Amino acid sequence: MSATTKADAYIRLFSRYLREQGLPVTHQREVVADIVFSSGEHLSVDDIEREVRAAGERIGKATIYRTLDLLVKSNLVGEHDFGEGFKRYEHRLSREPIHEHLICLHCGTVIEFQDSGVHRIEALVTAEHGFRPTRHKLEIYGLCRECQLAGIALPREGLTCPIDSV
Amino acid sequence: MSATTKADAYIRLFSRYLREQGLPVTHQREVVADIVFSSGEHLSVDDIEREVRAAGERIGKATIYRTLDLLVKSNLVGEHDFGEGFKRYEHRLSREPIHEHLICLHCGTVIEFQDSGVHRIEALVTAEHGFRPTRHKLEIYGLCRECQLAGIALPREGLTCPIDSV
DNA sequence: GTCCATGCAAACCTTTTGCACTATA
DNA sequence: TATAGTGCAAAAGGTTTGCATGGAC
Repeated sequence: MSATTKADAYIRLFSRYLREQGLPVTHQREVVADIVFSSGEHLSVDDIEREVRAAGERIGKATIYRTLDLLVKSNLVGEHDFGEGFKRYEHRLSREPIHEHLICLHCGTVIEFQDSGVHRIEALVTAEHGFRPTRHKLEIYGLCRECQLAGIALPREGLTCPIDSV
Repeated sequence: MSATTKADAYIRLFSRYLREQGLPVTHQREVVADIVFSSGEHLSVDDIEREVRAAGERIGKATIYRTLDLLVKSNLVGEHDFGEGFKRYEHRLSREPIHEHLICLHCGTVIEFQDSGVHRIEALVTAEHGFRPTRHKLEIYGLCRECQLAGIALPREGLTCPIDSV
């Protein structure tokens, strides 16, 4: 359980949220929050469980899930689904709170990037469809530089250009 | 089991794909393909199962899953996960094969829209990160016009503006 | 002291798999 | 006739829930 001053500040923020909601601040919640806030990665529940054990703590999986729910509700943590069959969590306390993801289909690396283009698109759909956006998800899947250099090629399957062949 | 000429053509396309792969064209595969190609919706496996029964057919759930795998592999059908805990499928045979989704957080309606902005973003990340995109997913969650007019408001939870409050 | 959280195990839900049987080519 | 598909049920895997116990306030 690392304890940078930054992570500490975020844990205090989470504690404040819990108190605001009238919920107890428990040791388990602090441990899970510390792990998530101290990491720059997109953590799976398994990752978190492993770090809990590495820190010499014993916290049930259900408690981890329940704490993650609270962290997500508090808006301090974001939940992601990169199509792996399980979810990943990352804290939102970087200087770039809103960012998009590049996901390498070969090695699974996740690269974060920022682009204001989505805001333009959001403004557009508001105008065109009367839709009021609250959040969005932009994920670009492909091959990262390293995998390209390693000569990896993604298999092409299926019919190509189905429309033309009708 | 509807049978517009359009859906028929698509089923033939799927049959061609199966033959190309040396796989048998079975009745079950044709029925599932017909349902997916005849629908303009984003169908869940449950939806498909229901339509199978409505058509007087009896097809096991496993076969539906296995056929959907083939449809996705053929590139004729797209798989989506809107965070509901299960997947949805839609055929890719509209005149706008690549499109993004607006998902209403209240009523669940899915609106499709097109925007070339993502291509600009993809070109950008290729230049900046050496990433080679193959596909992307842009989903914007919020309130559709109807729900706004109905006076629906999404609850604001969590700490607001966490960064400033550190 | 009250209320909520925790831990464990069981339940849940979607999706996948094993296997005996059937249908395609 | 050989090969692959189908249906059923069981398994798998991530996530949720019920309940008795323990901890926060």
